[in-house]
Amino acid sequence: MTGAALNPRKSPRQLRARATVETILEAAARILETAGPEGFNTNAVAAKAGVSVGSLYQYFPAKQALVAELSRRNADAVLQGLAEVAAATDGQPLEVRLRAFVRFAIAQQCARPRLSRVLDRLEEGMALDTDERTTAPDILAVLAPVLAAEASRADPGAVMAIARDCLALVRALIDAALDRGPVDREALEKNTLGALLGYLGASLRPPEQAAARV
Amino acid sequence: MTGAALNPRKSPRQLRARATVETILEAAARILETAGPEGFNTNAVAAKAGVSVGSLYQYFPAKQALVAELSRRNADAVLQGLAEVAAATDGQPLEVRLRAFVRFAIAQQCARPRLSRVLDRLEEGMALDTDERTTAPDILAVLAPVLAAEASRADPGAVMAIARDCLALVRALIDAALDRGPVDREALEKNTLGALLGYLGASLRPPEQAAARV
Amino acid sequence: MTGAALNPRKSPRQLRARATVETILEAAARILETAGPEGFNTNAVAAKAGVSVGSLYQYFPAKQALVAELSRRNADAVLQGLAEVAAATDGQPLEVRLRAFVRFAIAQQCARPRLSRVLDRLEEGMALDTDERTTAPDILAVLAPVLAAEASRADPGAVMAIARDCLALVRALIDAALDRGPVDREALEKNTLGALLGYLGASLRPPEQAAARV
Amino acid sequence: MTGAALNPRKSPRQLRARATVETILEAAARILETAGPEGFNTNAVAAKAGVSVGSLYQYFPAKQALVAELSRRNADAVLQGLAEVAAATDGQPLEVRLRAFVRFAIAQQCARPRLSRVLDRLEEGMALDTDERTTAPDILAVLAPVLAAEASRADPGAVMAIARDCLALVRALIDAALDRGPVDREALEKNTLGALLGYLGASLRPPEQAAARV
DNA sequence: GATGAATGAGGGTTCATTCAT
DNA sequence: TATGAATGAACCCTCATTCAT
Repeated sequence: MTGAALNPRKSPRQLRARATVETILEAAARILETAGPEGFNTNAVAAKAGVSVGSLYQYFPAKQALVAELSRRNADAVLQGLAEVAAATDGQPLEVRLRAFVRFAIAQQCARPRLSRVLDRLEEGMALDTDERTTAPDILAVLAPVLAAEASRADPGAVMAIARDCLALVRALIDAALDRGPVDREALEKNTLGALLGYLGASLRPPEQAAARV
Repeated sequence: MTGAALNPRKSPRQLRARATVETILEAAARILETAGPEGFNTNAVAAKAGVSVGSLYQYFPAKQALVAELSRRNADAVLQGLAEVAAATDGQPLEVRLRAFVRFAIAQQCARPRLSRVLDRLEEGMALDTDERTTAPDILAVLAPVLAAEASRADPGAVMAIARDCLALVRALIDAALDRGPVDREALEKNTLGALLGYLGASLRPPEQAAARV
Repeated sequence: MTGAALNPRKSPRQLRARATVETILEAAARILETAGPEGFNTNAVAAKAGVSVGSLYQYFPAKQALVAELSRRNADAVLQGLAEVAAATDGQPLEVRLRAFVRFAIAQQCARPRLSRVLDRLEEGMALDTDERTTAPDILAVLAPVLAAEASRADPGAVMAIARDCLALVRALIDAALDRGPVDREALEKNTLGALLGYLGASLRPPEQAAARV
Repeated sequence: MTGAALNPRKSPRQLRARATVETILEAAARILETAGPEGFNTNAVAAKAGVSVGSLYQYFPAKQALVAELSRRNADAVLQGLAEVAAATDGQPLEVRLRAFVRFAIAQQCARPRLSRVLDRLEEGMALDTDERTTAPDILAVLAPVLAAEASRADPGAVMAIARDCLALVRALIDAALDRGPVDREALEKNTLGALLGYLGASLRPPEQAAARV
């Protein structure tokens, strides 16, 4: 319903304007990183951006639109990365591909760890509010075929659900690691991959077969 | 810093007072479920509880204290449940114990799914704000020994980290399932257990060994 | 649609609260009188009332609710007055009754001339916005029977329309007089009554008959 | 005080400029019609006119200047029309002339009913703000002699007041009719003329004589 | 002249918290 | 102790106006 209000208000024509938009978004990201969702208010963002509130509202019709745009960009980056990884590992065994995915996800989240975490939280909130899936379906569209190769009998809906679970699982483990401080990427990758394979082994296999032993 | 402010103001001795506290907490839970964190404010809680704001502040020194207490109770319930499960499955193989844990976790989250989700989110927020671990360490204290049996060489800190990851992983998968609508508990249990075992297989084994194949 | 937002938020239970409500309304009236609709903002009203904005919003859910309540009270006073006049002149000829009505209307408008004018304007605006008749139909209900006595063949809808026109006509002439400065009530009454009788003579008579000569 | 600011900034010599001014004014009129005074802002007007805000401010020094110019043009049209009507009915009896006036006023208001209403409201507001008579005195100058013929003993000031009342009365009845929906011009003309004659009968006659019977 | 980006004071509304009764 | 009236800082957003390009 209020979905329209989340889209940017206008595409800046002039270069100056485009720069302003970028400045504002970066300021928004920084505020989210340093002050969290609680300290995230339009005045603070505008101030941090060295811009007036009015300018902010020229390009973003509402505070939420800032978060939405940040999420969108994040999702786009992930999507692009996943697509590249998928292409680069085409034809290789599932485990190799998944490892590449996981490595990419870790790199992605670690780039701006706090921002990723906060965006995750806020996306959840927006999802609860708008009943709108914010995790771009495109991401799942990339993931699904990779998994589907293994899941011969699985129906598309189930594959989607599995892809979603994979994302959630990976995010959760990376976030948990980030919470603990500096990340040992090697170990994180190994463990996350283990969980992923364990999950897939259980969910893609016929029900009667038990999961693999430890 | 504001840690003290999160504790209930006083343990009411009188019965009526105790009842009031319960009423307020239940009202808070219901508001969180129906209106989410955005609609969660002290006036609404007091109104829903059929109590004046003044009374609310008599027992809870700040709004956050409501969330804190709700979380604490949730954690306590989990702790108690886990402890019971641990006792009931004492001596049995890890997979059996973990399966029991997972089943319990699912039952727990499904009891009031939306409340669980929202509390998870808010706890994260509080953690970001206060740098205080809100996931009761006690929970981990129950989980750790179960895992530690397998992890002979692991140092205590590592076991703690693993326990934390397990919790995060399980929560993430359950939440993801809840997001999709009605939950098939059988399947969820199987998949979650798979992920858990996969994760543990990877994290408890020496680094040079690869994770199990799918 | 937003009609609900115009009603007072809650009826004050305590005496102090009732007093606050009155103070706020009187302040609102005074602001409208001295600063006009342009200077009419909630902060100013609260300040003039010696009260915080918060208090204002406890009793009035929106700025418009202040205007609505002022209008309602004004309409109620008019209604009451008209009813009394109608009762007092029961059985007397139309002209006498109308004269009494006009005299009452003049007294009413002159009591707080500027407030009356501004409220008229604002009601118009609200009417345009909400498509809701703000001139209490009750007022017309009092006026209609008086006129209907003369209008044997007129259908009820037509009588309503006539009553409405009468109100508009009277208001317009009084407002115009108020605009010019101090009012000669005698003359105003005479002229307004003349217009009223002229209007009624034309509108209540069959179409083929011409209006009376000057 | 701000009177100077209400005049157009410059009379554009070039044709393109003149066209721009017209476009802007028409856009302003349309916004007033469709969005009312609340939705009337310079950005909207400029956008509707397909012009930049900067251009708008090139020709109109302030938002109010738009309204002022619109009012002025409206007044001019009325003036011109009245003058023509006065000329065309020269020498005829008062009732005939007044009927022609009324018919013209109705046609005028019905042409763009909503615009007329809104302008009336805004003029009132400006009058309240600036203490400046916005109803062009010229209009009254046309009306006055027509009436003065009848009012032998009336002093000029009184005639002015009467003319003003006439305008107010006619406007009020036409507006009231427009409020009710589609207008029956025949009936409206008849009734308005009746009111007008009734008013004049009362105000032009010596005080001791009573108004005409219905 | 024209453009549209930028400004920022202004104003509506909320809600955590206090305190007199 | 309970109540609920009162507080006011905070925050979202608008829009008249300016000015660099």
